[in-house]
Amino acid sequence: MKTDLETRERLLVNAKTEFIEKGYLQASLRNICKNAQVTTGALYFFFENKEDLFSSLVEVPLKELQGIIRRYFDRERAQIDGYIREKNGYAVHYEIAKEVLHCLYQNYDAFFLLVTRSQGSRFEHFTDEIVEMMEKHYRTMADEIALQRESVRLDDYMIHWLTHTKVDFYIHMITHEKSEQMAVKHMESIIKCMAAGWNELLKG
Amino acid sequence: MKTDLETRERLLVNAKTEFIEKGYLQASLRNICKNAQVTTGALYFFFENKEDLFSSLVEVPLKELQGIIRRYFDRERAQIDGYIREKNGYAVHYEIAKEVLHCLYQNYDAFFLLVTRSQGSRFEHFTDEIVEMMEKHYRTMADEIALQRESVRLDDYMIHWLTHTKVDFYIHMITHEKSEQMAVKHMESIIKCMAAGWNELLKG
Amino acid sequence: MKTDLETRERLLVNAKTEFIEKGYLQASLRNICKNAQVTTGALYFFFENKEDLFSSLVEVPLKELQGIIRRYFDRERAQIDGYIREKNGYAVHYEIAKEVLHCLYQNYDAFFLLVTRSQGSRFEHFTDEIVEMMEKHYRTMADEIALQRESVRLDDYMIHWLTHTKVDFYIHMITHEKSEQMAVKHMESIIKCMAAGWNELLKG
Amino acid sequence: MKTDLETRERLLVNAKTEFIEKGYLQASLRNICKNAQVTTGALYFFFENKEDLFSSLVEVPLKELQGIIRRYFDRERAQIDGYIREKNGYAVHYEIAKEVLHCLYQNYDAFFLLVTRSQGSRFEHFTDEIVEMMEKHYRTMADEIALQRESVRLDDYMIHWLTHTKVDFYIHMITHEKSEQMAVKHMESIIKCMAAGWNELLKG
DNA sequence: GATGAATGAGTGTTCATTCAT
DNA sequence: AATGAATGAACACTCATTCAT
Repeated sequence: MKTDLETRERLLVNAKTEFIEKGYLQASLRNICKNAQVTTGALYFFFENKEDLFSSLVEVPLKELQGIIRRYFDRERAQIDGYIREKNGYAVHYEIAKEVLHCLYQNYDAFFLLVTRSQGSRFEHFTDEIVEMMEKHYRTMADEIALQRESVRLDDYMIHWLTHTKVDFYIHMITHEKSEQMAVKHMESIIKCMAAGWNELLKG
Repeated sequence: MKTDLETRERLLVNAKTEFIEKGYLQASLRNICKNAQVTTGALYFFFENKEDLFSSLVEVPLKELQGIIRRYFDRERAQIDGYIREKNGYAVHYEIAKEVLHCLYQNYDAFFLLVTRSQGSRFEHFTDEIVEMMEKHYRTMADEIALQRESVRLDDYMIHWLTHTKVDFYIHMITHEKSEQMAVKHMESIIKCMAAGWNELLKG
Repeated sequence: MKTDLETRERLLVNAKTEFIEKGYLQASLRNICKNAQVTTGALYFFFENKEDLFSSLVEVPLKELQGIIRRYFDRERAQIDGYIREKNGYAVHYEIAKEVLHCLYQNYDAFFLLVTRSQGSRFEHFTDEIVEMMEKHYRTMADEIALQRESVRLDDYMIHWLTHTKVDFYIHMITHEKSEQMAVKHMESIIKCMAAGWNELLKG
Repeated sequence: MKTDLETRERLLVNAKTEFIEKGYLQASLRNICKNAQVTTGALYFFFENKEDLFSSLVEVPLKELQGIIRRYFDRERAQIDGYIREKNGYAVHYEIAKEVLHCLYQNYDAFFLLVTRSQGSRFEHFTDEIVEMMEKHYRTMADEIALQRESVRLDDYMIHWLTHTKVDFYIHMITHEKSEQMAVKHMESIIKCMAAGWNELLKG
């Protein structure tokens, strides 16, 4: 049934299956090649090594996700005054979360690999990197808000934890919820829930 | 400097180091033995196999943690009426969280291994098991509360997610905060934050 | 002197030697590879595992032998009436025995391995299988003869033993007689001898 | 249940089980000791090594068997004239065969080990040794008979084969017939059968 | 584009045996 | 009479990777 796919594609398909089943470290290139019905040599024509093969499955979606986040953050910081004034709603949060979720579910397998099967590869700490990037943004934002509202400065650690929780939500979706639609629904509850938390904290 | 330790102890010490450095799968028994200055045969005198060696590092603390949680949960369910009435505070949550944190920090390495280095061993899904166990308890509790307060029934998924978030907090501590004292401090903020979330949800 | 042989062939040659010297279980793949001047990995390129390597030495001859026997038996049962009438001679027995011996001596080493060195492999009980197959045939034949001659029914056990003795003859040749010519000569005496035995038994 | 047995005895019992299950080479001393509930050191107090342990299970019965055969053979050669004259029967053959069978079945496990599980030990070729010893005797006897009857000299090979067949009968009993009584019954048929064979050959 | 062959280091595990105590 | 500890060599097997063709 895979006869029409080109070799590279066949390798990627089988690699994905193998990585999902066994994880990066336990995956066997031998096995991938056998299932793709090519020799190991062929694999090395298309990919530099095991890591490169894995990257080919996850790198583009990852870049895309990072792009989405970065664009939103840039915009948020640019329009920070408006952002603060607009007290009324979660609309802006919904919007970004929906787009992030969409990106995640459009590349479900890739993010599943990144989140649960990348141990041993250079993507091992990818969530940490995402968290770090988000954290910086939220630090800036929180400081700006505190400045304008003359409220208490949020603890570094709490910024970190709230960020982490946000990321954990996405991870949780990727690992527990197959349907994007359901994920969006959950997201709405959770944003409410988390917003309540933020506000509680901002009260000091 | 390790010359005074008995062989079994030396093996455990070096195993811990190796597992922490490389994870369960990548850890090399040969390496452990070399560092412990014994032959591989010696290792197999004290331990049945790789998994048994890993277990010897984590099983006791894990059992202890499960015991603590179970005892608290049993008590909570037994005194559920008092628990609900007592609206005023987080005291009861602090208490258990402090004991859990204490257990975690008393066995820091073991839980670090469990959380971050157990992939490939039979402890691979240990957090899932903990979450599952807690989830059941919270489901029961939430139902009872809803019954008495005549409030809305909490969504299964939200129960799951809130549980997950709680567990993620502990994981977060084990992976990011070396000091138990600091962890306790963070915990207090976070419980406040999470309680606000719960209440937001219970409002419906 | 082996430099011209291809690797696979060299491995088979050295495997044969090793298996003959030490038997299946004691044979060392390491040793085979060392003698064949390749690494162990090379062996696993050509053969799946130890058992596959052993099989590659014996399976084809074994199949051939089973084919020969089966063909003769089928023919014998097809022409059973003529077979019984023709009281006068051993000719038909000679014929098959000669072909079997020829097959055995054409693949001397393979059958030597099967008979004396297969303990621990899946060929361990190969003689039993051959005996079983022959036994069924002889049971059928003896019943038919008894029917036509109105003679006594041969004891199951005696059928089994006579079959066993026949097989033991071939085993005996493989383990004690290097020359096919001599084996054929012995065979003639032995068939006479065994025929006398059968007849004695059929007398009751 | 084995608590009353002394250690040495317990080791032997468990060694027998292990050797029967796995054969000499595959048997694990570790395993034997574990089942006997002693440490490996204990085994080496009672037995020199693996081979000595195996010997302790089979040597005495083997010596006994050899003694029986030797005594009969000595007697037969001493009374050779009477033996030849007495044409009428199998009585003398029955007598020895029965005693041999009795010895075999009195030490069933030991002979089972010798026949089917001794590969790799110094008893590996024990049947060959028995055959060789018997062969010499039959050579002498056949020559004497030929001399007195002025009949043809039996082929060396046929002597060998007939001996082999005789031994194979005993092996066959040990491997296929649990009951001594049945074995004796089979033996009677087979002696008749084999005698017919001998006579056919002596006719030339 | 891809094959077939091969490397060399590595894996966890098992073994019979030894010996001080 | 027996233990507990340890050795050291061996085992079958797997791995990612290389490269001439």
